[in-house]
Amino acid sequence: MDYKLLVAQSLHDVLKDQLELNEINQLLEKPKMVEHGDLAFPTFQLAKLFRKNPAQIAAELQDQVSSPIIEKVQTVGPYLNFFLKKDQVSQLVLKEILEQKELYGAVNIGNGQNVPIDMSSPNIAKPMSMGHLRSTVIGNALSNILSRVGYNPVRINYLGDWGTQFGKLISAYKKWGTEEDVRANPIKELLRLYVLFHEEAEKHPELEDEGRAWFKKLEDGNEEAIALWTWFREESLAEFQKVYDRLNIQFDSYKGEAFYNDKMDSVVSLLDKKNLLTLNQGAHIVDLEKYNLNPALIRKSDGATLYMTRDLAAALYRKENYDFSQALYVVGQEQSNHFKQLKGVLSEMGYDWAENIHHIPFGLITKDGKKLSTRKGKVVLLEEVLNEASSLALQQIEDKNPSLENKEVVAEQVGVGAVVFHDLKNDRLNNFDFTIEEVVQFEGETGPYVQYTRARGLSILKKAEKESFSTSENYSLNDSYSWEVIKLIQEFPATLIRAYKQYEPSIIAKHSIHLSQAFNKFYANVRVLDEHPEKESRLALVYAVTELLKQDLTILGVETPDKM
RNA sequence: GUUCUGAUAGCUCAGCUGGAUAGAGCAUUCGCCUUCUAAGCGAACGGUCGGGGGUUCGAAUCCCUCUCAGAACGCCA
Repeated sequence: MDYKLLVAQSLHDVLKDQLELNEINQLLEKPKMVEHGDLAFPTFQLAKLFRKNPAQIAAELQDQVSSPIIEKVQTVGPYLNFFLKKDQVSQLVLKEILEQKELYGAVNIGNGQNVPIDMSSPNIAKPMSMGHLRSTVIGNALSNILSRVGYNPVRINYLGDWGTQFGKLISAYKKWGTEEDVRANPIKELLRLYVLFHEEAEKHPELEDEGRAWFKKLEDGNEEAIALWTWFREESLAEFQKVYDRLNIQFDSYKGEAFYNDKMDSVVSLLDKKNLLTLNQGAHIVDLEKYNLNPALIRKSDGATLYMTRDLAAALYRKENYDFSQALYVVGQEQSNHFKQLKGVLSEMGYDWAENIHHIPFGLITKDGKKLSTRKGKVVLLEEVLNEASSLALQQIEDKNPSLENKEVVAEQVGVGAVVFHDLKNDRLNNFDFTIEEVVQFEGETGPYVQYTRARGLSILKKAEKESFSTSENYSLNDSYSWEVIKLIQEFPATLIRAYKQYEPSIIAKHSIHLSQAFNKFYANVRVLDEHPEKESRLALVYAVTELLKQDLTILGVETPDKM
């Protein structure tokens, strides 16, 4: 049920010689003010075609347009304002969502094609930070959006488990670490060693060479190096899993950078065969001047490979294995240059699918206005943030609803939900400065607000003992409070497609807030459980809202407690 | 220096393809629980949409330019 299209259709019946249907549909807009109706059609474009005064055109069209869902057409100057029949439209909208339930809005534009999504990708031996949260939750939300528009998302956790940093870590461990300390508190101790290394390297730059040498040994298969690396990796993965469990996120692949170690030589020789490599100051590079980019470093002067080399190998592997129609990389915007280079090199290699690789950048999280840096030990630990959020939510429950069952479970859902929602509600690219007070909010435009709205709706349904609604029955509503809700339900399918096209989860988050706001106004002004001719229809509306809020939150990866 | 982001209310941000009087949330002040969960609803306060040009019937939105902020710019990832 797309009422905009129906109105466009009725306009097209009158204007078919002048404008295409989709042109009319594009011109139709949602007026900002209620007194301007539900849809508005500006006639300025027609004024050019007809060489007439737009207001006159509007006045002439007013009487010619008709449709079963149009209540009345008003002209205000050059605008044609449409007021729709609330009962008719609400009946159609409710019928559709009651029938389709959690599939409401789902379409098939992806034909089941694979879309690998490079997401989360924390670094081994380092704690997960707020920055990893962004990649994780954005990637997860995009996966959910993609599957609802018919694609098959493949969530890939491209673990940062390889690189010079491990040489440094091994070097630091051998100098200052003990097995005991690492066993006792793996991530914390490994982080301490890593930070210490960088502090010492400031004073003794020769340490950098030592770190690089250890990495070279690791790459060459040195037994001691591999044993230490394997151990660090296992300890780290176990820690990460705790966080993923709390976020309720699963991955389809954990193939990290190390997985590509044995695929490096073939990438390098492939580049060489295509005559793309040049030797520059002892390093092998691919020149990208024609793309107005700096050269891509493929092999360092000591022979070791780099991030770019591994990403090339990974891209080739993913194309080979998933035959993707598009591949996404949910990585911070500070790496956009890297992805431009990656696409550039793939294009140079003659792969036209390079254009199907999309970097999905997101903004930087700072603390006290400064960039976070693991190397300097300046991090915001994700686990601590989630703990804090969860315990604040528990306090809130003790305060507001002390008799609630499963308090700890709900507190976790609400607290973690607040953090996740906060990360998704604004434009991906916005930077933000981290403060716990801002991230863990329960009032206003927040995750808990949406969760709470749904819980109140469910509570009504429970009191009415309504669990299901007959799809053969006709439910219709006429008041202005439910009308605002109906319009937002009707908008959801188009909203989902917009979120997909822009790879933008915040569009879904905004829909959930707007729907909650409209529903809470309805809730405050319309007594659902009172005896009334429209009682059943009101209950159907409540049900539809709880279903749709659940879908919104589920897409975002926010849990939906039934009571809170 | 070059390139990329961004600049809208005291703060955090919306504003879909240019359209009618620029909207939320937070904060502040006030009002609403004997009635479906007050994590809610309502009201008040709050803006020369960074500056200047241009395109257009019409610009927060498109183009140019300047200012300011953040980021990236070969052997880290």
